[in-house]
Amino acid sequence: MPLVKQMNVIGRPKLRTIVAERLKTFIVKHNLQSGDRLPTETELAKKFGVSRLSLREATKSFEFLGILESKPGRGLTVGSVNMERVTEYLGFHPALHGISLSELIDTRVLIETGVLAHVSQRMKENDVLYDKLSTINESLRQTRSLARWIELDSAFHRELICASGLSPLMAFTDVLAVFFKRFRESIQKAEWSQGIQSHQQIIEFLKAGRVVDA
Amino acid sequence: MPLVKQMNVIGRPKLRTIVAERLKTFIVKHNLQSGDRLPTETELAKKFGVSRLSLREATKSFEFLGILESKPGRGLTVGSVNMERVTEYLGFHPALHGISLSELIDTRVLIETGVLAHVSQRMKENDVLYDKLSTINESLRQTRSLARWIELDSAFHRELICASGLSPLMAFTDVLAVFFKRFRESIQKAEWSQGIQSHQQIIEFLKAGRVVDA
DNA sequence: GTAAAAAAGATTGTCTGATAATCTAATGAA
DNA sequence: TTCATTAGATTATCAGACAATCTTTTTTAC
Repeated sequence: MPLVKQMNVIGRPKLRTIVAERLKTFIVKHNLQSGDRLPTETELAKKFGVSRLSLREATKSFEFLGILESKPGRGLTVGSVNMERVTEYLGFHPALHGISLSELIDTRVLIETGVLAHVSQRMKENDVLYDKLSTINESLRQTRSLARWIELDSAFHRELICASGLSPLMAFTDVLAVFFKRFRESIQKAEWSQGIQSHQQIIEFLKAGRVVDA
Repeated sequence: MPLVKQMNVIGRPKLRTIVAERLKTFIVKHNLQSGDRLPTETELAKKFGVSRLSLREATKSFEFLGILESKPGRGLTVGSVNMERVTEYLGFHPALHGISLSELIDTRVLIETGVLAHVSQRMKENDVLYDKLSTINESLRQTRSLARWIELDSAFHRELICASGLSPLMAFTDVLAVFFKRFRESIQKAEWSQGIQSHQQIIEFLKAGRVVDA
């Protein structure tokens, strides 16, 4: 009869949590970059004082996010985060299902409107930006497949953000793109031409430097 | 001498990847909501035809994102995604380290500028928003600790975005906040009062409905 | 009879050890 | 040298076991 059974009111942190934290500081301390190699699982487990299994629970979580990569025979390497991958799994979560289409559109408009000033600025110094956007829009005009259209439209918006040079927004756009996927199928064909026209208009305004109009 | 050793040119997908995919569809198919319970690890493993270990590699990854929760004696339940948690681990990644402070600031200004119109709109219908922001800014004025200041400043920006009603931006702001943390320590005290003043100015303009000035 | 305490059962947490699959590097042959 | 082969290292996956923890049931005390 265990009178005073060992209890844990606070809730002892799981080993994998501790390991994840230590892994994080390890990468930061050693200033590891994408492609750099880490010690083997066995070595890391020994270093952290846990079993190989517990270590793996942490590394596998990191791998899921793209922070790490692992291959048999090679070992662990630092990866590069794949936002699309992450959001694919975050996006399906019930808690994030409630976002309305209008909210998404408002958000995108907000961002792209703000971005235009930056893009215009950079276009003055670099004609390639204009060509890139035009090329994509031309492809959009010619395509007949809905799937292809969606793909190209995403590329257009992505390129627009990219042209602004604000890299944090890039990651965010990828997230938005995932949410938009859920709604894209319901878009009417009628909106196609309209979309293309407004794209072209934006481009021309940008070239002319008339930010406000765009 | 293995003449024709079994090989895998394409690269067989890892079991955990397959399991993750099947877990995802399982949750969607059954329309599970936050708090709902899943079968036990053993049952799921059997269902998917893998060992308990392989199943755990998938569930632990989900748990890391907050999609699932697990407790001994209770089992697996659907959780609620914690964006802050995710970004804490995404944010430290080397690939995202190279972002400059000016880029971050530009991004934040861009977003908050765009947000103001929405906030102004909603303020007309709801006075509470004004009070909330004012309260935070008042606390900011009185605080002397740098750590506390950073915390409150984050709260202010967060509340501002929240007031816009655009939930996708909320998640993004959390990401930005993580990046800003790296720079906050270097902020001079001189900028304190300036920050508070501009905050107050923004609030007043919003109350007056003069979006352009803000 | 009710409420608290204790026990029993179920479930995840963690460890150990072993084998298969895969990649890298050393070795040897043409 | 250059290519094929072999050997070594490392992750991938499995099985079984026990501990820790939570839930439910049973027992006990009043």
